[in-house]
Amino acid sequence: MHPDSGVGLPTGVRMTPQRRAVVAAVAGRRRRFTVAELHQHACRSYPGLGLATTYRTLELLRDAGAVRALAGETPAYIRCRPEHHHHLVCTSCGTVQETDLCAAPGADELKRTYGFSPRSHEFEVYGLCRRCT
Amino acid sequence: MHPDSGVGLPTGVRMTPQRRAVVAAVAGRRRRFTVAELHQHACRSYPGLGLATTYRTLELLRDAGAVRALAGETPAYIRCRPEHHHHLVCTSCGTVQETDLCAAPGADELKRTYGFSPRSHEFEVYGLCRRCT
DNA sequence: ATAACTGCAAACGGTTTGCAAGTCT
DNA sequence: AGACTTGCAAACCGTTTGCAGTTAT
Repeated sequence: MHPDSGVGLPTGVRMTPQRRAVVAAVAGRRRRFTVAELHQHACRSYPGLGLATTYRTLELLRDAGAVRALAGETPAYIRCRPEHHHHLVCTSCGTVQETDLCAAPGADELKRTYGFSPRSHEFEVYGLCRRCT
Repeated sequence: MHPDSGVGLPTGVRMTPQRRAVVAAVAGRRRRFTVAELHQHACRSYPGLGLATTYRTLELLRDAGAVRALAGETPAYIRCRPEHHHHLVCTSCGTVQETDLCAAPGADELKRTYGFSPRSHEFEVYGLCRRCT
């Protein structure tokens, strides 16, 4: 069996050294990062990596739920797990913590009060992490 | 007393026909709108209005809390009241409703569980409004 | 063999900015 | 006079795309 098969790559999608470099760079980031930053990091393990390739790989990761765009701010990403969750973003050091806490108004309540049928929501908390407090 | 004084304009900021046109256009929008759309509408009451002026006026309105950028999607705005609130965005017709219902986990809980001190948060619900359901 | 991927450079779309002219106070 | 505002066009920035050449399967 081929080493890269079965790791969840959609069929037709190939693993290349460039993508490995981007994926590794994402895995190493603990904080919010811009595409330019990610590209720089990935270039260390794969010099000459194209910016467009970084964008294209990031798109794959986004589709896979391994990375998420941060709402409301200058374009930035964070790596994360694919399940439903939200983020605690430190405005001082950029650290992002995931949390399951979510008191989203219930579908029934929204329906009753506003006639609104919720499908999804975006939620991010900004503040100071433990170390920056 | 001058008619435009006391309406909340920061000192040094002047009310002009161009700004009036933009403000009126904003007031007329019940849905999410792009800057280009707003500009088109404002141009009806003030032909020749510059796009840059629309952007500059929108910035004032944003600072005043009369308008808010919508998170997570293609750049769009909604007019709204300045107090703390969130939005129910219909993905079908673009209608936006404001709601006081808030999903924010309590500051004490975040502090206790994550050592995180929340300062602000972004929250938007996407789904279908009454008429589109 | 062939479908997928890459780097490059050009194109893009939204937004901002510098500037000279105009306007309000 | 002096501060503020405007329209225009150019500049900007992050992102996407077309393409000819390369590579994984």
